[in-house]
Amino acid sequence: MTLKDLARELGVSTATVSNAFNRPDQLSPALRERILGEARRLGYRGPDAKARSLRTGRSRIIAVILAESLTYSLNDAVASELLSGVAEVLDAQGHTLLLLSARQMQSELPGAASMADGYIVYGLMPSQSLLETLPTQAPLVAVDFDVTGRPSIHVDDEHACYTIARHALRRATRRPGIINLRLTAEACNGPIAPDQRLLSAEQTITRSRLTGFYRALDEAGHDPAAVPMWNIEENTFEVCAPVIEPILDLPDDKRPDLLLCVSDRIALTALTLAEDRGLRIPEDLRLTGFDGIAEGQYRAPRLTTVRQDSVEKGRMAARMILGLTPPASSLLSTELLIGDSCP
Amino acid sequence: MTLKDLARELGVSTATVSNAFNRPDQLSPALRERILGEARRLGYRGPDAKARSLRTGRSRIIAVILAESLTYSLNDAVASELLSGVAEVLDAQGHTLLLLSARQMQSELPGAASMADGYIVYGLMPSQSLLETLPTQAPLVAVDFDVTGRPSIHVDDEHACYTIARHALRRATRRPGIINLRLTAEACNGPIAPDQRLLSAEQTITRSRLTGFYRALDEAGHDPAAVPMWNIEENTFEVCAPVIEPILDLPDDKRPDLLLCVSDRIALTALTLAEDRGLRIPEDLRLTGFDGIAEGQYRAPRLTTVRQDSVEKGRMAARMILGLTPPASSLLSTELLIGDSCP
DNA sequence: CTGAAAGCGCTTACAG
DNA sequence: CTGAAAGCGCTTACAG
Repeated sequence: MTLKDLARELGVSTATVSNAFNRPDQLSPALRERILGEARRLGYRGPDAKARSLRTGRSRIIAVILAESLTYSLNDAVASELLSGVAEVLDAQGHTLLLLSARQMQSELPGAASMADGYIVYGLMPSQSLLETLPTQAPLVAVDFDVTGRPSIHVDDEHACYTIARHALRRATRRPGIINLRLTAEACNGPIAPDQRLLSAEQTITRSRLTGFYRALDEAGHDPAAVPMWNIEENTFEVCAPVIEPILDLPDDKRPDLLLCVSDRIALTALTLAEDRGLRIPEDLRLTGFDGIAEGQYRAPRLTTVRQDSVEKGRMAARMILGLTPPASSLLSTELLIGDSCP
Repeated sequence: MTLKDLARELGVSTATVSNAFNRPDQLSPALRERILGEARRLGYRGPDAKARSLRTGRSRIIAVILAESLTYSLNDAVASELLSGVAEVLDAQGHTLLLLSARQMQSELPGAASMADGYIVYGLMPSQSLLETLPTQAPLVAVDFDVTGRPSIHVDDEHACYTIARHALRRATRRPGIINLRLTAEACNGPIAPDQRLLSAEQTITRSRLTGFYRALDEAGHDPAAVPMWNIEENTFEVCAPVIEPILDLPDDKRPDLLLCVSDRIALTALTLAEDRGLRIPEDLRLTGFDGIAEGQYRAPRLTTVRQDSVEKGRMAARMILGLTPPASSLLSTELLIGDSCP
């Protein structure tokens, strides 16, 4: 049953039926009621979305492209919050959310991806070729990295990390250490060698976080270049644990007494592993995170961290993509949460 | 730039260009190469997905309809795992995932939802009217509830809960209690009164879980009808906590010494709150969960629970929707994980 | 307020 | 192996 069938059935033109569904002001309320009533009676569920999208050029679909695999992103609290924010705005505007992973679109867009009316790209900077496969006219917003000529949404990573490190360094600290995430140009899950090449601040947010840590360390009289650093490839317990275990297993006089972690996931993994080993938190080891996820706050000891509002990031991106807000890069502020892991 | 433009440019018919992209066997490799090369050169990115979907009737989009809000589902470990499994299969088949919430489609399908080639409906049974708005010819798979005439995917909830309760009741238990989820017909966040109406096993999986608990309780010499029960409306810390706090705050001789919880989230909330109160686990209170989420296993004390493979549930649903597997209801088995919360 | 007609960009039998 | 043509189901200026 198509719109045309319905029009024939009712003895009106297809334009009138279309207007009944899309432009109530274009026909009399009485006629509109008759058309809608008859449609219901005959089981016509309204204009076909595929045909409508071809005709109007708009699909009412917004795609979110996640840098990581969907499996990772869906299980990551921060990415999930971002998606919540996006979904909230899209729902309210009658749009729907298509989920894509940059991992699966190395060469070409899968099936329906090119149908989207706009793209929100989240996480690490994807390859240039991926960005080129996207329709050029479609709006695009980058979240947590930059694409030249396109608006991007960030939190104040550097300032946040400066603030939390300064807080941590108020207490006497002998051996600070930094655990990074996706910071090195080449894959590296373990200690970062001094000569290792790092991604730029445009490519990864953790570079700015490191800059913030360095500024606070420098001010506190530590030589940043002498502070040991580790890198983690994926923000999960399984990938974090093998990097963190050897750190915690160092002898008492070598083990860091402060670990500045660029994510809550890293800090929580360190916390769990430290507890397993009977280390006292914060006496033997102080830990800071980043993100402010629930899991770090609804536990004892509570995590000292920086809260970023990922839901709001998602909302902003969605509003921009839908044109509710003019496209413009913006920087959200964060909030220091002082918990028990680093009082 | 359209397929037609490209055909004109090359001096071939549109059919040939279409075949170059879709049916390599229908033209000579040389011509195909020329067409694809020229397309790249001229910036033609391949056939338009909207037009193709209208023409072929298939969009290569599969919709997952989540009973709960997207915000909740995206932050729930179990739902996220299911989505991972779905996404994994869809990706491999060149399909994409559209995310919908039953909450937002009470009356009508939003924008592009009707475009999907198939529907995976997850969680609580949605209203009949919602199911009626879906295209009748499109395949549909229900996960964790039943829709008459459609295949459904379940885990062996009853057997799993019988098993874990039997394990727990091996130790002397004076005052068992059960904390349920979305079990009552009317909203209820607190104690369940004896006369309260419960949802049926077709509507909510927790009814089958309760049946399993009851069987083990009965076998262990407890009168199930005398076991106190609570219901929780949403599987989050914030909603669980106000129900659990009063339970833990009961005097020592009234407080349950075993809490059978129908989800890990509930059990973990109880665990955290019990730790806050200085209760010893498992000496003062034993706790069991359901799901086997990472958060319950990567902590001390480790949660005693039943692991269900939600990723596999998602994969099965996706395979069925894509026709890789014949549509048939199935029941996945679970695994008892004995942790420290109820040794 | 209503209707006839063009056309969105493709794919696919079908004829050659 | 290639091409001319129909048509997927709509929406939208435009004419009346």
